[in-house]
Amino acid sequence: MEYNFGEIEPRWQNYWREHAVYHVENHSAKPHYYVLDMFPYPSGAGLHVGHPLGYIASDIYARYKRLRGYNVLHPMGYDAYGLPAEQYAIQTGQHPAVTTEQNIARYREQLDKIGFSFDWSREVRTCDPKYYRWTQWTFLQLFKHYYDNVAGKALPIAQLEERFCRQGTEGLDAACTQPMTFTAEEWCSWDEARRAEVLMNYRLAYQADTYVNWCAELGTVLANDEVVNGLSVRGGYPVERKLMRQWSLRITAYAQRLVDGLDQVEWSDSLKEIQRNWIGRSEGAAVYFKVDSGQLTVGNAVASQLPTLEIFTTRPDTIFGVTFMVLCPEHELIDQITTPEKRDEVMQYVTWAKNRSERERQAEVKKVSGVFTGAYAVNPLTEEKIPIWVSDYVLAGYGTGAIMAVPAHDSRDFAFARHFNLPIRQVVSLEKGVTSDPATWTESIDAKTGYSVNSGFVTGMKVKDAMRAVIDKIEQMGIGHRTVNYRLRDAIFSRQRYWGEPFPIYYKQGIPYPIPEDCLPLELPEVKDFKPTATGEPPLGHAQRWAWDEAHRCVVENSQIDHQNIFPLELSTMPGFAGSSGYYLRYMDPTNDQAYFSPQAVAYWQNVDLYVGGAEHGTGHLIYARFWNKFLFDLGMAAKDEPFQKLINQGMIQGRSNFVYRSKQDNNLFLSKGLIKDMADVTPIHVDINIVNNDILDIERFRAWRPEFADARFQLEDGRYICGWEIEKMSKSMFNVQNPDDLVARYGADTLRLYEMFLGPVEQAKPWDTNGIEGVHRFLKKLWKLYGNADSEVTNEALKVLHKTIKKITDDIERFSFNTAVSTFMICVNQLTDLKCGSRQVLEPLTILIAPFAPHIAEELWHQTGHQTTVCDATWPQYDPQYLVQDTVNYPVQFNGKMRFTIPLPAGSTQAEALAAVQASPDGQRWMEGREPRKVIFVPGKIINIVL
RNA sequence: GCUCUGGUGGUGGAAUGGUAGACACGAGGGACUUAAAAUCCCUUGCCCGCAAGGGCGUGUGGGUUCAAGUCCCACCCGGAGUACCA
Repeated sequence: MEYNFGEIEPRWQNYWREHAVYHVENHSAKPHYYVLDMFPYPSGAGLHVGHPLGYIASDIYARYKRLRGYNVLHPMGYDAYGLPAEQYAIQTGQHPAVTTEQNIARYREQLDKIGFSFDWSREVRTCDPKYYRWTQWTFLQLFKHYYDNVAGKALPIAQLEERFCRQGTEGLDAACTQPMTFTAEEWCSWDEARRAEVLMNYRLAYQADTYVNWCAELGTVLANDEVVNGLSVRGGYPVERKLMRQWSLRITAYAQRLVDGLDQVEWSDSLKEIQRNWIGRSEGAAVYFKVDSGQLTVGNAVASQLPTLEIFTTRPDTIFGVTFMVLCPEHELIDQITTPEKRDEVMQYVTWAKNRSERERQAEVKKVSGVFTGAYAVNPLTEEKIPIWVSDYVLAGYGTGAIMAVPAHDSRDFAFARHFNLPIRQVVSLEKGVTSDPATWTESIDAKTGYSVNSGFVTGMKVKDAMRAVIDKIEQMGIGHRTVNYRLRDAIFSRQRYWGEPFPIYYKQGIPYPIPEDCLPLELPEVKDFKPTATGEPPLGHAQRWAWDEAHRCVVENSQIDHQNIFPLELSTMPGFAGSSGYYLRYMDPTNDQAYFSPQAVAYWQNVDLYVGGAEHGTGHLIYARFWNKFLFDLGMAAKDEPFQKLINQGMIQGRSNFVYRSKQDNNLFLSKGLIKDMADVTPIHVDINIVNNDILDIERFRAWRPEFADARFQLEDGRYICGWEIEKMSKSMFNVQNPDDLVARYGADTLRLYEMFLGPVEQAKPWDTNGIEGVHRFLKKLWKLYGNADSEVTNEALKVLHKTIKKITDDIERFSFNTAVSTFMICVNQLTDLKCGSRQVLEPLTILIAPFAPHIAEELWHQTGHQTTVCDATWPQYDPQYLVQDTVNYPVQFNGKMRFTIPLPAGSTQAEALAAVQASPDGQRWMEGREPRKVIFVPGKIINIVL
């Protein structure tokens, strides 16, 4: 009987569906294991061959765990809100819900063909009101909590109000936008609006005027991770800085826990590093510099109200080398301290700097610009007067937006000083006491090593010690303190878009109020136009029915808005990461309509044991989800502080493009690759990889491919046209996109699964190339043939092959080395074929071993060998060590570390026996040439090395 | 610039410090066939040699070791992340 995958695969896919083989319960006597894939955004292009790579790897592991006796949760769903569907809607008028539905149907069809063990009864879609109800609910909890640094966790905002009422801000240490100080009396005297404003300063989901990444083309604000090089990740449109009132999530409150948590999870070092860099923790000191009163005349400030400048530095040891100060153009003190004669110049600069686009600013990083304010600060340790400048190389969002400039030991300060002819003073030397004239330098000495010089009481100290000594001193003097800064910014949470979760917020006299939790979900309204409104409001501004009736607790027509009982609702929607931040928890209990998920469900599943997905989510989803989870953990809902215990990054699948070469002399002539003498004579043209096989062009299909090639002529080699190739991104425009369905139709899902794994290590980026798929397909045919042999008495050789395979496959799966596992199967089947093995005692365990990799053929063979139940419920075989012991070992023999020949020796040989055998052998005598060994290294079972 | 990765045959890749190139593709040769497909067998890192055999070989240069693709130092090249973060 032939291996007929086209018949076998749909048959067992139906069987699995009908028998709900992949349905998982939230209780079991078995141990639990949770395997999760990053759910896809269902794009219009459908799945390409890169998507299933991770899904196949996780599916193998999930099936393996099940065979090892675990109750395995392995769900799938869709990240269904997003920009592409909405952009498409703007262009075509097609409602995003419709295209999303179609795309999901297509994805599902493609996924089903590959034979995954997903429990589809747990499917979630982020755009489904039953799901986003809980996204909105979580947002409300964030709104209703603040982060208490003393408790080290989120606490209800009501507790904060109580505290304010009792003692004001006395003793409070909480994450906030602006530090505030007030008394209980003040708090109690304030009206509701004022109090709401103050509380907003502390809420974990808060509204503030912030500089945002505004993308005019997309008509929305973007998060930092959605912008690269001043362009939007989606679409590549310019992004500018704009001050807007926006919702943000106070993720910075969790910065330290996000850093610390990385030590507890099993992620790749590189991904942990990406997150650490993104969070950007740096230790240093905050130091206050007084502004010098002598330079300020009446009209600027009264002497007694002279401000102090707070700066942040990671190099307090260099404080004796400060020769100027720099403020960012947004700094609030600029106006106060600028002297009258400098005012025009400074204001001109500030206006110019503020209006530059982010892209311009980044493109001209090396161009130095700035202006002197006319004011001076006083160095608190030297009493020296130092000029205060304004420059856009100091960023508003980091530290305090002001720095002490040490040009000798900071490359940016150095460039600035050189440009404006400011003094440079060396205060650190690499060799103790050895200094040189900074005027001769071409660059600053930035290293955090060496010794202090010209630095008062720290002169001669090592840099590390000097840092400590200076901080101690300034703390003593009360002019500064040790502190930590993070590069991480709060996550801007509003998007001026339609296709996202609506905020459950309405506005009473401009103050945001939450919709009652039991009124959720607040469903996305219908609009007639997906573009912004004529007045520049987000698309929800088009909705007719988008007002909140406070008394009746429901959404009503906008026309009824009276600001007494009926109020306008928020017009922004939430960003893509809202829905994807907690989806893994919802899978645990996806149909619960009373809660996000039940305490029992989370108590059972805990967190994700294995998460598989792309490293490109390192600074987006994987940070937001950890934050979201930590917040829910603080609320007592999530069971673990970290959501994803182990994480595997599947490498990107690159495209492998094929080229034909058109002669420059003759526009209709194509030269086979080997016939080209000089690449300058030809033009390489991308050709669809689907009409190329093993780099050989299908000439007829090429002629039919495009009208201009209809009567193309070819210069062939050996009667064939050989194409060139190159590794590029997989993209439609390069005609190198491979669709998994085509391969499933041609070779079957099991072949596709095995081949994707065989390609190389899961974590490594690699080009997609179907050239090797035949080999994997041949392997499955050979496996199939093996079961055609009649059952026979088992031989010792066959058992050895089997047990060796069991051990290797088990080890390989445990270390996610699926490519070597496939090789092991090939070796096993080759050997059993040579042995003509038909023994069911060997073939049955083999069926189970291969079931996670090639579930369809395994299920078929399992039933052919007489089983009535699914192979998914079989028991993973154990290897028996007795079959692994060898009686003779072929020892490699080295002389002076160079391998010369091998010699068979009994397994238990001692060093003396091995040496004697070598000396007695002709090969040994030839290499020894009668010399005596000076030293012999004998590694039992491995090697013998004779040093002469 | 900084951080992280990786560099092994014609190709994808394998190798707890212990026989470098497993497994597969491709290529070459052969068997079966009227022929093709399918299947099977042999060869296949490079160089010298009829062979036996030998020399060289994991980006480059050093080092540690009885022994290095693997560990250490320096450098070169590719990929990814990040980018005035004080």
